[in-house]
This record gives sequence, C-alpha cells and structure tokens, in this order.
Amino acid sequence: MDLIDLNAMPETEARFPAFIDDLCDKLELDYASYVAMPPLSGDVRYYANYSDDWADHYAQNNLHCVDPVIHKSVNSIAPVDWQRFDRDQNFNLVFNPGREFGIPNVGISVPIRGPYGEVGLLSVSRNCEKSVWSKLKRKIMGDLQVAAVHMHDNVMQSGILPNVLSRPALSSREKEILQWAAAGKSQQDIGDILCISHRTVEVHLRSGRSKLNALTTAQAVGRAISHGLIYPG
Amino acid sequence: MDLIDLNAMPETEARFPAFIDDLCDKLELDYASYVAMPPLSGDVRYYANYSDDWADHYAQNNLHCVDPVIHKSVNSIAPVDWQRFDRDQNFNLVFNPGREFGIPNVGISVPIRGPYGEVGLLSVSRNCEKSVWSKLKRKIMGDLQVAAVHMHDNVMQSGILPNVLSRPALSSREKEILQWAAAGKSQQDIGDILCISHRTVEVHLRSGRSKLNALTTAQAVGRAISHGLIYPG
DNA sequence: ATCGCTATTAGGGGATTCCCGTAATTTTTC
DNA sequence: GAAAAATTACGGGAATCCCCTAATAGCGAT
Repeated sequence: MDLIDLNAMPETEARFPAFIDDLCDKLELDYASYVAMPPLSGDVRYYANYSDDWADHYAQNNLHCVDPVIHKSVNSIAPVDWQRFDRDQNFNLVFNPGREFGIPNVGISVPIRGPYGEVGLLSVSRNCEKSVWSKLKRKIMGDLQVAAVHMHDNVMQSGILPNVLSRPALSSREKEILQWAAAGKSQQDIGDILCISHRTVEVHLRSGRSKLNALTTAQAVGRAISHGLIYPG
Repeated sequence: MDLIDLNAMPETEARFPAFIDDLCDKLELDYASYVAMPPLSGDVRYYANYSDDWADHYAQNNLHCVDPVIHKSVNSIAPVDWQRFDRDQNFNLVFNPGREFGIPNVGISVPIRGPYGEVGLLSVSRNCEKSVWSKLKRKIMGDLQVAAVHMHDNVMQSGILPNVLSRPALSSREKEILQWAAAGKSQQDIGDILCISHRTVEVHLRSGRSKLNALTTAQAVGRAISHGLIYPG
C-alpha cells in the first residue's frame, strides 16, 4: 500500500485534507479525521472529510466534550475500535443523531503521541456490516498505524500547533537550576551544589519563570517538564 | 500477517521474549529488541534475542548512553531507520564492534509513547544488503508499527514498569489544590478561590508533598504532572 | 456499634525561602 | 564595537514552609 508521502508535497496546510481523502480512497473507507491535541489542552488542529453539516453539528454542540471515543483514545496506547462503545450511553448520544448525517457507527481511532505530550488521533469509519468491518480492519490496521504516524509527524513538523513548538529557550544554567528545583532542592541547596550564592540561584529561577511566563517556581517547573525542557526529579 | 496475540497468552513475562522471537520469524528478521522507558528515567525493561555476548558488551560499556539510535528515537514520532546514522560517529562507535558479535548495521527503531510519557522502543535488524533491506522495510512497516503498539500496550498493562503504575493516590482536594499551584497560584490565592483558609491550603499541599515523596511544592507539582495526576497550568 | 484511619477544616510561631529591585562582570551576538 | 544576554551577587519585605495542636466528618473493620 502506497499512501501519499506528505514530505514530498508543498508545505501548505492543504496537503493534510488531501492526505485524508487519499487515505479513504486507498483503504476503502468512507470517512477519516485527524485531530492534533497539544498537552496544554489549548487549541486543537482538525482535518476531516465529514460533511460540513455533521462537522458544524459536532462543533456547535461541543460533542468533543462528550464523545467517549476521544476520551478513551487519548488514554490508550492501542487503537480503539468503536465497537467497544456499542452500549455506551454517551457514544449513542453523539452518534445516533449522526446517522441522519450519514455518519457510520463503526470505525476505529488510532492515537499517536509525540515527545512533547501532544496526541494525534486518526479516526476512520465506513458504512458497512460489522462482519465486513472486522475483515477490513484486520487488513488495513498496519497501513492505518503508518498513516497515523506519518500524518502526526508531518503536522508536528509543520509547526501548526503553536503551544508545542513555541518552546521557550532557557539558558543552560536556567535549565540546570530548574532541574535541581524539580528534584526538590531549595535555593540554598542548589547554591551549595553549584558553588554559587543562593541569591544567584534565585536570579536564574526568576529569569526562568519569566521566560516560561510562570508566576511561581512550581508553575515554572510544571511548564518546563511539560515542554520537555527538564525531567521530573 | 498474524503475529502472536499477547492478550491470548498466559500473563507471564516469558510471553514477551516469545513475541520477539515470533516477530523475527514472521517478518524475516535476524534480531529484535524492545525497551520500555518510564518518564522518570528510572529502571527500564528490556527484551531481545541478541546473543548474550552482545547484550553483555552493550550493558557493561553503558552503550545506551552513547547509542544515537536511542537518543533519536525517544525524540521522534516516526520510526528511525539506522541508515540515517551512516556517518554518525557515535553510531559507528557502538555498532562497528557489534559486527564481531554478528550484529547487523541496518535496522529500524519504532518508538511508541503512552499516556504517561513512557516510551517503548521496538528495534529490529537484519544482516542483508541495503537494497534488500529497503524493500523489506517497506513491506513490513505496517506490521512493525502494529507489533510495537501491541508489545507496548501489553507491557504497560502487565504493570511491570513500577514507576508508571505506582501512581500515588492523592485525594481530590489535594489534586485540586496542586492543580491550582501548578497554575501559578499562591496559597493565599488558592484559599480565596476555594473559600478556605490559606492554612488549610498549606495542609493539603503538605500532605500532597508527603504522598508524592516530594521535598518542595515545586517538586510535587512536577511529579504530579509526570504521573498524570494534574495538568500543566 | 465502637474503634481507628483518613479527609477536611483551621490557627500560632519561628525558621526558611521566595521574590523583587538593583547592579557588576563576562560572554555572546549582531 | 555596541547591544543583548548570561552569570554573578546583595538587601529587604512578603510568602511559604514546617513544626505543633485540634475539631468535625466519613468510612471500613473488629
């Protein structure tokens, strides 16, 4: 199976919907969607070939807050088959009205995580019998995984998700001191460890906070960790 | 391609090496290894079918600290083909001696991330011409992705990685207050927000620190985030 | 049903730490 | 060569930490 190579396409955002369309063609699917979610739960990026009607209905009713497919997938390692939600109240709440829009209730969602804690979710679906779906799923699972990784990799590299890419540049000393702070050391401790005044330690913490737009050191440590600048200690 | 279903096997650790062996058989590979790395950079879990000689040599020389395949993969979304390291000094430092052990220098590493920041790395390799390798790679990429996800999912569910699973149980109030602390609020702020005394806030922070084995609130926030108990604010 | 454990609430007080303003020297960058 | 950033450091006031005690409520166990 040869899917579109996003790296070989002009670096416009239009290549992502094109990839979605191509995916549906090649894998005998009706609909596909991709969502990129930064760890700070800020703005998401969304591509799909659902009808505008369904997309509007989904967005206007904030169905993403209810949709159990989302909740399950962002906490899962393996792909999540929608059949798991057969008797799920929230699933039916979201997808029963979807039938009027021609939305299938069989499908699968493939979560992909990146090194910054962001999650990409590639969901595909098709109007067919469940037995047909089971066979199709087995056949295309490998390609789906590859497609999800490829899509997420390229969306991340495109820098479209601002929260993830705008990683504040901390100086090495700032990172070093923030790392010790994350390890539970006091300013005095850190000063002793690095053989500098605890006053100096505080200055680095201050500039670190400032660069991370953090009000307290605790917030700065949390943000630095979530940005991958330091490790939990 | 039908790989072993780890869910259908007895829940012993022996099924993981068996999966590695089966993977090599079915995908025409010589060697495969899987490493699970918790976010707290603590103890890793490792399965492989390399010769004991090579494994000992790798471990005794702490080659994982030098191995560029590891470094690149844990920061990558997409699989990392070892061909990328053709002229990499560290790669040759690690793998040139590997030839004496029969270790191939063509291979690929597939990183998989879970919701707790842990990384699983499935690496496979084979002794063959680069042209043969390129063809094989294209053929098995989908299965490799599926295998990596399957392996990582099952290792995580087995609870073998203690750091990830031993998630301290914070009370709802403790999590709530720690969440506000991660959002940069002071104790007084939090007291005002929750309409309780700032003294009470401090008690919850103290018990939270205690449960997380943290010396400072900053460390507690970092640990709580890395454990997925709260979100970065 | 009483005992014990935990959660949640709250205060006093001393020691420590944090945070802000200021500022010098060195290094890096343009 | 000048501008910007990094690294070093002090003083003072505010905030937090950490020890103590203590009451009320809930929940599982003996």
